[in-house]
Amino acid sequence: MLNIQELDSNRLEMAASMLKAIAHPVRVAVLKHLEGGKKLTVTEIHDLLGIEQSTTSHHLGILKDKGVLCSRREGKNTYYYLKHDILSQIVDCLQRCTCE
Amino acid sequence: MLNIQELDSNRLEMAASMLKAIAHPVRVAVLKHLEGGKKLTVTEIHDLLGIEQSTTSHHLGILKDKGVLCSRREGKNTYYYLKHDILSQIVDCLQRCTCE
DNA sequence: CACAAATATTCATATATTTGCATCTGTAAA
DNA sequence: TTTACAGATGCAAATATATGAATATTTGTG
Repeated sequence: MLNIQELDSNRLEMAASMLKAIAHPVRVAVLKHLEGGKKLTVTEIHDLLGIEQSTTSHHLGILKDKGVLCSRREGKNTYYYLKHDILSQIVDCLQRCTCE
Repeated sequence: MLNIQELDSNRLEMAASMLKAIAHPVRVAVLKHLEGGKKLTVTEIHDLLGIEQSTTSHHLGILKDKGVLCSRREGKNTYYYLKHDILSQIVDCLQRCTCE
């Protein structure tokens, strides 16, 4: 049985966990590339960012697992895209704050 | 739209580093308590969140170091407050996204 | 089926983070 | 100046995260 404090703490955990998923330079870059509803495959991201295929897949898995991205397989490719387009505002907001 | 500057690796590092500072349940909770320009002392936060004094101080130090909070000493107390009030929108945005 | 392409997973290593005790510094009051 | 309060810091153990090589899985093609 959950009380109010436990619910609050669950929501804090959820928010922090989503933020932690985004809080990595590679994953911020992924988000920026997916702004505006764009869908990209693992290979496209791996080429765009110049990182290993398996590293790319790990990062995308983290973002998907924490509810930041969704994926859809189409043939041999898996397209990744933002689950909530609003999330890209977070990055923009941060970049405004780090611009001074 | 994407441009090269927005994807610059220094900017990515900065944005990720600020996000990483926030991406912890305790620190999300701190941000929520400081919404709207409120200023709280280390002891007040330590009491509000029910965590150790030194742990509280460590977390506040991380937030200050990464440019999320500012602090001002007044006598024996040190007041912490948001550097950019807009940052509390990040937490609200996330909580909207984790509400489904 | 055999093969290649795209992606995911396993595993090991390196690195970073979290926590709190003990302690140190700074400040105010007696 | 002695004492107590408020906060910061050094340290160490536990835990978590990042990376990439090797390998496995899934899917399309011939």
